[in-house]
Amino acid sequence: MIKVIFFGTPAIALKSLEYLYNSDNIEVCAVVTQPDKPAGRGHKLTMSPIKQFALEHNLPVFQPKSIRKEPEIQEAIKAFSPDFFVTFAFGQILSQEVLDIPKYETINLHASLLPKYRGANPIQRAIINGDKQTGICTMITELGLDCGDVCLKEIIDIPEDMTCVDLFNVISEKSPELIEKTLTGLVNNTLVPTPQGEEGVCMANKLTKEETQIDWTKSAAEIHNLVRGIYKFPSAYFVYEGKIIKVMETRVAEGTGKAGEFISADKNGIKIACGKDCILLVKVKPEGKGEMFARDWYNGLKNHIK
RNA sequence: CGCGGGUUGGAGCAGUCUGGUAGCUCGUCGGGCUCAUAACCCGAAGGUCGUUGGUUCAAAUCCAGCACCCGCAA
Repeated sequence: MIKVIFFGTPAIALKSLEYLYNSDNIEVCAVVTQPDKPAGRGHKLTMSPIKQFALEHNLPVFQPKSIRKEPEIQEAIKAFSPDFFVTFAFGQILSQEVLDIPKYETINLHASLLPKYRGANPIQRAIINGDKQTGICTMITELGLDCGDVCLKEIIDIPEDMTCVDLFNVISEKSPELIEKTLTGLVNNTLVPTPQGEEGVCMANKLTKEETQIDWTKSAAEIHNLVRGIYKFPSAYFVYEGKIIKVMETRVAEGTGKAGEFISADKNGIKIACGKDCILLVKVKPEGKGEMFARDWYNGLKNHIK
């Protein structure tokens, strides 16, 4: 029985926790997640999906504000004498004292083919950049951002119109087994982690507000990648008559015109000229409204000119 | 008690301030034009205006409560 303490916060890690919890040769002793935070409309105090699962299955939960600075919690999880820490989108940086706790290692799952896209937003960055492939890696956590030796990796193809939500789902599905294989491989000594090397190192920085606003002078392909790369959250947007219009679905289309210029509207959507080619807006979500077909939105506009 | 927008035929909206016959762009159905059409022309059907109560001769519209949806912020 491999004793594991699971560190994670958002929904993407949920399947992995569940899988480990149900696994016959792994025991999840405890869960560490971010503190409950006021979130959503009305600022209701909200617990992370990981905490919710832990509570439902009577797992001990720890919620340090910063685990590096809370020795009591470090002591508490040390008391479980864990073999491994498993981290997946935990959201806090660990310290050496923490990394020293488990008998073996701290394993992190990172959603990219390291050393590419170290950091905060590997999934969205891969799509925004128009990559045809990305993947997931398990790695030995060391001090420093996603720089430890890689244990196992799995390549994931990114089809033309895949959104970040689709990719989230694929990663969420594929991660559990990769984590389990990594743990058993390390215990049985059948797996030798390999250094990442210096080649191809790049960071996946957080998205800024400016990046999510559509720049019509970019090519239609770039805009399409942005839209599907940040689909649902936070979503690409433009401003029309003072209102934020989120763009939920697009297609690259033929045609030319001055960047940002309205070309046509038909039942397929609204066509707008970009720096290169045209973009067809298929679904949009105006401020204060629900998601709708671009055509419907167009129908409701007072003056049918953009 | 974080700030704000919304709920009107099948869809998207206007009308609400200044109470008095239900409007617009589409869709649907029927007819016409056409070699043909997703294009154009003519016509029709389809709405207890989110819900409950109040004010009034009269409420989509004014007042109060409730429900649901959404944007910002975190």
